[in-house]
Amino acid sequence: MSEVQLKEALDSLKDTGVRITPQRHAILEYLINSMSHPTADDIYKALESKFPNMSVATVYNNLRVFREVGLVKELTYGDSSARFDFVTTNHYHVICQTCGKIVDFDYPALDEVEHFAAQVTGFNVSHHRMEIYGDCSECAKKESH
Amino acid sequence: MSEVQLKEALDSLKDTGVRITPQRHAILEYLINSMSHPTADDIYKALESKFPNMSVATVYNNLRVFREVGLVKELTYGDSSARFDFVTTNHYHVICQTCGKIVDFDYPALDEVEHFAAQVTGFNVSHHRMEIYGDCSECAKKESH
DNA sequence: TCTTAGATTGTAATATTTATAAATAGTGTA
DNA sequence: TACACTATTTATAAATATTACAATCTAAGA
Ligand SMILES: [Mn+2]
Ligand SMILES: [Mn+2]
Ligand SMILES: [Zn+2]
Ligand SMILES: [Zn+2]
Repeated sequence: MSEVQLKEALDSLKDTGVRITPQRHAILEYLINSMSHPTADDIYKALESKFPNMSVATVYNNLRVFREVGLVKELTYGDSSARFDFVTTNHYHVICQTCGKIVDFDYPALDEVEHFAAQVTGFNVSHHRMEIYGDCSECAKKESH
Repeated sequence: MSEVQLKEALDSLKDTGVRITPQRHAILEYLINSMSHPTADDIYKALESKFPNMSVATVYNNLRVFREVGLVKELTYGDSSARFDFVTTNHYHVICQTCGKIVDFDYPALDEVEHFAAQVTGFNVSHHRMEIYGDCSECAKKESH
C-alpha cells in the first residue's frame, strides 16, 4: 500500500518534470512510512545515516517542491518549526497543548463556512485550515494528579 | 468606546497582579486603537517616538503577558512573524494569499466539530482555530489582467 | 518616603529558514 | 553507451524572529 503511494508520488513528480534523485526518493519514502507529521529536521536526522552528506537545505528545498506539486501539506504552528504531512485524504488535526501530539481527524469539509466567508468579504476563497486544541488523554490524566 | 476597553483591560491586569507600566499602557492602547493585527515589530515601531528607549524585548514580553491574561490572541502563520489581536468578540479571519490582508469574519463557533473531535480522539478539547484563505477582491482583480 | 519584587533595557544567544555559488548528477538524445 | 545540458545538491553564510540574561530601574503597597 505505501509502495503504491510512493510510486504514484514519483509518477506525479515525473509528470511535472521534477527530477527524481535518491534524496527525493528517500524523503518521500520517509514521509509516507512515518505516518506522522515530521519537521524538516526530523527528516534530516532520520536520513543522515543513509545520506551522511545530505544538506539540510536539500530537505527544505524538496519539501517546498513537494508542497508546490501538491504531494505534501505544510503545517505551521506558532512555537517551533513547520511540520509536513504527506497528502492522502483530506483531514483535520487535533493537537495536544501539553505534549504536542498531533492526531489525524476526519470530518466533512466546512464548505458552508467558505461560501459564507466569500459572500461576506468578497474574497475569492481557495481553502481553509482548522485545528482543534486540547489535552490528549495521557496528558489530561497526568494533570489530574 | 475604546477608552472603556482600555480601562477594562487595565483593570483585568490589576486584578491579576500585573503592574501597569507606561509601556504596557501604550501597547494596549495601540492594540485597541489600531483595529488591526499588528506584529510585535509594528508595535515597536509605532511606539518608538513615544518611547525612544523601549526594547523590542519589552514588546514581546508584554504581548506574552497579555496573551496569558487573555487580553490578546496570538495569530501565527507560516511565513513571517506572529500577529496580535486584541480580544473583543469571538471571530475568525479571512486572509489574502497575495497581499496578506487579514479581515475579521463573524461566524458561529464550530462547537459540533469540537465535540466530535473530543469523542473520536479522547482529547479534552479546549478550543480551535480556523482561517480561510483566498484572494481579496483587489488582488483578484489585478490577477485577472 | 521606603522597600522590594517585578519590569525594562541592551545585548547576546538561539533557532528556523533562505540565499548563494560551486560542484555534482539525472535525463533526454544521438 | 556516451554526451550535453540543466536541475539539483552541497556547504556555508545570511536573514529573521524570538528568547535569555544580567544589570538597572520603577510601580505600588506599607
Ligand atoms: Mn495529518
Ligand atoms: Mn481579528
Ligand atoms: Zn498530550
Ligand atoms: Zn489581497
